[in-house]
Amino acid sequence: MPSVFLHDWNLSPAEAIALQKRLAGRVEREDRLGEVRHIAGVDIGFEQGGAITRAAAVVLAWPPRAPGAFEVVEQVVHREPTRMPYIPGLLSFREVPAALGAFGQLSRRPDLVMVDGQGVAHPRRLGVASHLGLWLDLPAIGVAKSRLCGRHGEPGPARGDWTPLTDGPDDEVIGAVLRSRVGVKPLFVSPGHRVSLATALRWVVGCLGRTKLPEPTRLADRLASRRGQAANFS
DNA sequence: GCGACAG
DNA sequence: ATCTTGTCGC
Repeated sequence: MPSVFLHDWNLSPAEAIALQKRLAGRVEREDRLGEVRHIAGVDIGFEQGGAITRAAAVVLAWPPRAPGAFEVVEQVVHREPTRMPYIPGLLSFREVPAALGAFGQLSRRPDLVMVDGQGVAHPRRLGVASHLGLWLDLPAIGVAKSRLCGRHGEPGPARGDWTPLTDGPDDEVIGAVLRSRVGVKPLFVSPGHRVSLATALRWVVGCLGRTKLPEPTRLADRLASRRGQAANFS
């Protein structure tokens, strides 16, 4: 597993970075969503000490039956040999191939995708959520648990409070630091593809249940890391 | 040269 | 991300 090659392409890190710069120009940050009925959550986990990459995709129906109570329409898991080590800024080359494998197993094409990671809040404005959204040609939102780049203040204490995440000498707004739950470290939300920051925030807040992570990402995260599976024989 | 660094 | 027990809190 040479670290100098990425994804299915034979790319060196320098070439991968050049590719990110080119693809970033195709990322749309203006809203272009149709009617949303199915929202997919995507996340990646690992098995066997990292040798196997495990991608999970969960599809939830919108709107929820009650605030925070979503119906799981479909959920799939795709496993494959891990092809890349983790390199900050190049996460998509490690996770997108597996994520695409999971999407290939879905019987439906979701209307919106939430990814565990950054969207345009990335050094070259092409985080894993943007890369996947671009590849699938679907509206996508990045929901990360920590910061990759950018500056920000402390968001207010109430659920839904947020403060902009900025970067560069011109203080470009690349995302938002969102308080998804009282008393818990905030989330880093950013547009992945075909959505504005305001819309991204709207959907993330709308998908919040009782936990820090929005339901799509929380359920995918749980499935990817194999939690919530041993609880079948009560 | 010295930090920072999604998952 | 993952390795891991108990423990604090609602």
